[in-house]
Amino acid sequence: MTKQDLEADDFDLANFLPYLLNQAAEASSLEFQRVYKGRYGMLRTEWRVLFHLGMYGGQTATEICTRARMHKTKISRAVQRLEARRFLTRTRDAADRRVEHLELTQAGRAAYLSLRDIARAYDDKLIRMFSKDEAGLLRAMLRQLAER
Amino acid sequence: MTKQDLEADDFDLANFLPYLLNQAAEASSLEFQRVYKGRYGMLRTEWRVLFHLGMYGGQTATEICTRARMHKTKISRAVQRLEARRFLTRTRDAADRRVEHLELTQAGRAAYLSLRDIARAYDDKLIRMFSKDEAGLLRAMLRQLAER
DNA sequence: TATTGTTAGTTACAAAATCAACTAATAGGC
DNA sequence: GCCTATTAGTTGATTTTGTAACTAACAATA
Repeated sequence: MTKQDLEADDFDLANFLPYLLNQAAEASSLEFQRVYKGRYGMLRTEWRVLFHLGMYGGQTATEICTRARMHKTKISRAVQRLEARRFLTRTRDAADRRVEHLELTQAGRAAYLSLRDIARAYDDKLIRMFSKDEAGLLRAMLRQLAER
Repeated sequence: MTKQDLEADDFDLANFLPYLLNQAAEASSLEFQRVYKGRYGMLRTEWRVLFHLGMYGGQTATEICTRARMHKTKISRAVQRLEARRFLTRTRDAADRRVEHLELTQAGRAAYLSLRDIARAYDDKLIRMFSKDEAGLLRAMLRQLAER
């Protein structure tokens, strides 16, 4: 064993934060993904856009871009698909004609509300693994990590 | 506002655990990804296989599959690319000729050691955002979420 | 020793993500 | 007004992933 090997005894892949975060994220996304994929044939990008519009009201692609930290091409394509399913409408801004205002239709809002209820139930189920204090701390720490 | 809307006041996308986990995972992967992508032209699947071989010694694709919770096609392709770069060798098992034993070459081991040091430093940097207790709790909770 | 089932790993094709280049509109000098 | 830079959003080419079907080897049973 070399010197460098010995110095490494404190490193453990199973504890490496980015790895651990990915594992947890992937595992926790799967069950919820089955719902929106199975029931609405949606992709992850699409439910994100749907939720952003449902939660924060009508906005432009760029605003979603910033809030959701998603690349604009992802959003562009998600919007196209959501529009094709008549889940949202686009309206050109009169003052700045580059900008489009996105808004959920009745159907889009119904899909959002239904998925939101499922999301809330699923979140409850996950969070029940921890105490209230732990859960609060977990969310705070994740927010901190996400916002770096 | 409908009844259903009002009932929803306690739901917040920004606190939805799967979403939050994904945001944190993505953010924390980025900086580290730049290293293995920039320096070795590796994909995430490749560094995972590299690390599993580096940490836990020679093993078969199926063993990595189980430990890393990666699909076997991902592993198959990652192994092909790592082999092409002479980072690992494959040896057919004499007793069961379906099985291949994977092992890092000198070059593979060198790459692993170098990346591992960077990973450790990066993990330290991230974890310094929290107290020791918080950090331990965070890892424990993430492990629990990942193992469901 | 056939027959059927299972396992290790690969390959082919379709779906999705990424990256760069693009159009159209606006804004800021000059 | 005219030139250049910037911004909103889209499109196309390439890369990567996901799904299913596949080959080869083994195991169990009759």
